[in-house]
Amino acid sequence: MSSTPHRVAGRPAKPILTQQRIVEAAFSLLDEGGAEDFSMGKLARSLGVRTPALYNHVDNRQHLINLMRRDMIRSIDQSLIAVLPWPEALFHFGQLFRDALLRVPAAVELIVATPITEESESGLIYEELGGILRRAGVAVPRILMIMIAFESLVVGAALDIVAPGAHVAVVPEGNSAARETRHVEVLELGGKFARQARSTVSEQSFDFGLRAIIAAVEREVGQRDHGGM
Amino acid sequence: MSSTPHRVAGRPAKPILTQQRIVEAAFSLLDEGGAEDFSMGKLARSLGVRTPALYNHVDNRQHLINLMRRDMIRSIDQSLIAVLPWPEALFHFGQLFRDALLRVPAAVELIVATPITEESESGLIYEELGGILRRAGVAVPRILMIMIAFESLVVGAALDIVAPGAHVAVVPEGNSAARETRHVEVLELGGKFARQARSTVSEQSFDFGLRAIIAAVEREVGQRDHGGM
DNA sequence: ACTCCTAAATGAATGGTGTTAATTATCGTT
DNA sequence: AACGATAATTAACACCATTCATTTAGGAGT
Repeated sequence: MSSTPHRVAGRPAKPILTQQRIVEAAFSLLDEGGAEDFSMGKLARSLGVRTPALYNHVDNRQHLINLMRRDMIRSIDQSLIAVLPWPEALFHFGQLFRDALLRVPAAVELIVATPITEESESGLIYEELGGILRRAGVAVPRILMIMIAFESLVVGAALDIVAPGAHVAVVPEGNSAARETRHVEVLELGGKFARQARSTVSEQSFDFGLRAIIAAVEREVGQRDHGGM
Repeated sequence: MSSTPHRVAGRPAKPILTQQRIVEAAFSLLDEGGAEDFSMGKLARSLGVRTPALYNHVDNRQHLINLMRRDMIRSIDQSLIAVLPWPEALFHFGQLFRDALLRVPAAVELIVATPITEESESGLIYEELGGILRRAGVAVPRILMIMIAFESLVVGAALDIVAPGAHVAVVPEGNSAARETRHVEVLELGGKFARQARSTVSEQSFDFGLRAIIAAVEREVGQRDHGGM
């Protein structure tokens, strides 16, 4: 896109770049070429511009990735959360969070591997989560801990879906011939189910984990409610 | 370490490098300088050797990182897993896994960001784990799903370890409009708590998630046992 | 003991990366 | 109209992973 007709040096008559345009182009580039092919140079090219031009609108690569993270987080629709009962709200929020991450799968790899900075506004997630847990009646000192457990699961699950088994350790997936032979026994266990619909398994396992955490929270507040106070 | 006394070209009299030596030096380098400072060049220097020498023992950077991953996974002691009752085994295993990750935090960052290859041997662990779940009486099609949920949590927790700044920097001064929503109070509390004992929170949240999943599995097999297979 | 293949180091070179500096042209303001 | 800030360019830098050609040593076979 965006031809490169040997534009002359100097400020252009009509503005070419915007921070937002850059962020959007970054998402597109990731979507097309995957995380492997992502670079400032390629990004600039896709915008019909030379690389250093980007640095007028973005501090550096890390900053850019955090801006992508911010966009992702902002894209989470929070309207339903306040009106749902807290267990459903928690489940719903988990789903939305994961879906937001999965909207641009290749971006997840980058985002996850890049240190978080202020402008990512990732605090929004904790505000929302914290609100739900507080509403559930979770003791204040426990809230942060549960939020992190929750987020760990969501992010981990997203990574698992994006690049199944491709990280810390492997759960057999079975589309690679080599892996198939090596993990026969385990695959045997999962059987045709695994081979047939790996992504479905990923989703189900995410739901499983989500419900497990919600149940644990329910037990916790239940105990506390019955116990004292 | 390992002086660089202008060694002359050609095969050395006594062997200098080994794949294992390289892997160990890689861990050290990561431990000292963090993932940011890790490069083949620095690694070579730390071994008193020129960069291309590494490539006689290691295919490339990705291969090396996968060797580190293998070492990390191998360091998990599985001897207790077979003898413990399955819920304890599961919890124990989760702990060991997390500890292995914590032993080399900087390496986790690399490992998570690098696609897996054959030599990681990470499947071995999950064969063990699958066996445990089957012995626990988990329905076969559910085993893979539970293992994936388990891994999601582990991966997510690993990422939490890697990027701990994420949660601390939640509520600075309310200069951003987006931040002044209605849940500030909770975060205020969480923020203080986080700053005070961050690593403890990470560990506790991991345990919480682990127990939540184990409890869910227990409920599942319990139901099945009562309900009648 | 000589020959020859292979293994393991070096040095030089390549193509890529993120980033900075200097230059130029245009916008918006005084 | 002058001028500083803005936003593009080109040029350059340091680094990085990797490859190639060269050099030296070990080991196997005669």
